[in-house]
Formats: sequence, C-alpha cells, structure tokens
Amino acid sequence: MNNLSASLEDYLEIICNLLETSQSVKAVEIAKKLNISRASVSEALMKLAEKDLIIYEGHKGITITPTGLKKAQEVILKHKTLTTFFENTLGLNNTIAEENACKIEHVISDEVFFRIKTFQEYCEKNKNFIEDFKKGHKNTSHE
Amino acid sequence: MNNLSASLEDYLEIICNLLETSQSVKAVEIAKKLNISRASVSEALMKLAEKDLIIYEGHKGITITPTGLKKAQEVILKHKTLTTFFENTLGLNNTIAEENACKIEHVISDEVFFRIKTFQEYCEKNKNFIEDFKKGHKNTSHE
DNA sequence: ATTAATTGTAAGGCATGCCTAACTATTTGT
DNA sequence: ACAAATAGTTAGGCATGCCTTACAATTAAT
Repeated sequence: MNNLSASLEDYLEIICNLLETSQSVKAVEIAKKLNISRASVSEALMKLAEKDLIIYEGHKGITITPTGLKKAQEVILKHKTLTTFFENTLGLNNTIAEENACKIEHVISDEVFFRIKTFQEYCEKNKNFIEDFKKGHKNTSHE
Repeated sequence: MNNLSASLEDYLEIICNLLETSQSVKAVEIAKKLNISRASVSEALMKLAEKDLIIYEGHKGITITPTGLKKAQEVILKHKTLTTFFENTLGLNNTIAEENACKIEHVISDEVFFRIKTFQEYCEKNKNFIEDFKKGHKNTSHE
C-alpha cells in the first residue's frame, strides 16, 4: 500500500511544480493541467491525502507534506535527468524528450535511473564523443 | 482501438517467444510464465484474437498472425535493445536490465527507441569510452 | 446581502486487468 | 472405453482510474 501508481506520482509531481510559483494549489488547476475532470482530481487528491503525502482541505487548497515533497522530488529528479539525457546526449528534441521522460520516470528502477544519471554526467564531460554521435542526427534534434 | 496495452503487448511477446521452440502455444504455458490464472490468460487471448493478432482455438493452441508477428517483433526488438544498452553500455546486471526493459519497452516512443539503438551501436564501436565509464561501477555490473 | 460564477464532491458508469470458484471440454493412461 | 488429469471458459468480484451529471460549498461581483 506504500507504492504510488504512475497516476498518483503524476499528481504529486504537478502539485510540487505548481507549489513553486504559488503558496497553495487548487484542484481545478490540476484538472486543467492534466486535462481531466475535476471529479477525477478530487478522487486522486483524497488518495494522496490518505497516504499523508498532501494536506487537502477542499476550497482552501493543497499543501504538500515532507514525505510527499520527498517523493515528488524523486520523481521530478527522474523526469529532469531523463529529459536531459534524451536531449543532450541522444540529441532528441524537447517535446519527445519530455513525453518519454514523463512515462519512463514511473517505471524505471532506482538502479537504472542513477546509472543513467551518472552516465549522462560522464557524457557531459566528454562532449566530443557525443558531438560525433549527434552529427548523424541533425534532423530530429533541431526541428 | 488499435493500440495495445502494456499487458497485451506482454502476452504477444511471450507467445512469440514460445512459438520459437514449439509449433503452437497453449494458454496454460502463458499462465505459468506470467504467474497469473488461466482465466486471466483466457480473457487476454480473446482480446488478442479479436484484434486479429493471434488465432486462438482453445485446446488446439495459439498461432500468431502476420500482423501479430510484426507487432511482437517490434516489442521484442525494443526489449532486446534496451536490455543490451543497460547491460553493455551502462554496465548493469542482467536481472535489473531485463526487469527495466520489460517495463520501458511498453512506454518508450519509436523515436527514442531508435535513437537509443543507434547510440548503443555507436558505443559498441567505442569500447574505450564505455570501459572508462564502467570502471566506476564494478559493484553492480558483476555481482 | 444576494446572485452568479467558480470550485469541489457524490453517485453511478465504463474499461482494463487481475482474482477465485465452479463448470465444461479435451487429452491421457490403463 | 472410461476415469482421471489437464486445459479452457464463465461468472462474479475487486482495484484503479477515468468519465458525466447533478448537487453543494465557496468566492466574487454588484
């Protein structure tokens, strides 16, 4: 009962991102962001609150708990690292990189994730190697 | 209605793999392989048959159609390529590589997949670069 | 303060994908 | 050929996660 579904991880991630620019988030903002109904968001928020990942008080808005923040940051780190790897190392465009990171972040294990992170950093230090690779892919990387 | 769920892709993949060693596959073999009930397999096979990806005739066994084979091979290629990338380039052990490939193969887009494939081949030609990277990870790669 | 607009909740539905239990059909062994 | 074992199906359940519709609560505007 401790593990979050891909769906709940997404909610948490969005809440955390929205909280960076405003004090408290409203359910309707999430509904708009995810393009789903207010009712579905309401249900999901109840589940997150039950797991003590957020504090949800209806019209008063949503606040994240320390546990929730930790979990959200883990997902966000996966998201960012994967996006960077797809863009900077593989040379793919941002849209494709984001879309794929969004899905893979929920299924990748910590071991593989951290290894990709380290590898990405290693590649960052070896620009020549990556530039040579990217030369064959001018098409997709900058459309 | 054309897109396969991760679950149905898994069934198709296993059917294809089992067909390599025997003429026709039985539902019970899949149930054992996936560790799920015969009833669940039965349902899934009906769905695959309805989509014309397999020919299913109960006790007579399962046969794959050309369309089904094509789809299965796509998934299998993703699976193999990802596993190889995780093992040979990132230096992770086979179990972790397989587990992650198994999940990512269902959510990764073709663009990202083909780029990883090309990148993996590029790395294969530049052993030094990869060997230097792997030197820091003796632990996980060969336990 | 009262109405209107916005936001949130509850109820009932649908699809996926798994389960068990009970039943049917087929195959195998003697 | 017939009983036993094996394989497959059906029915009813459960959880997730989405939907719509209708209703309730809150906030904003006049």
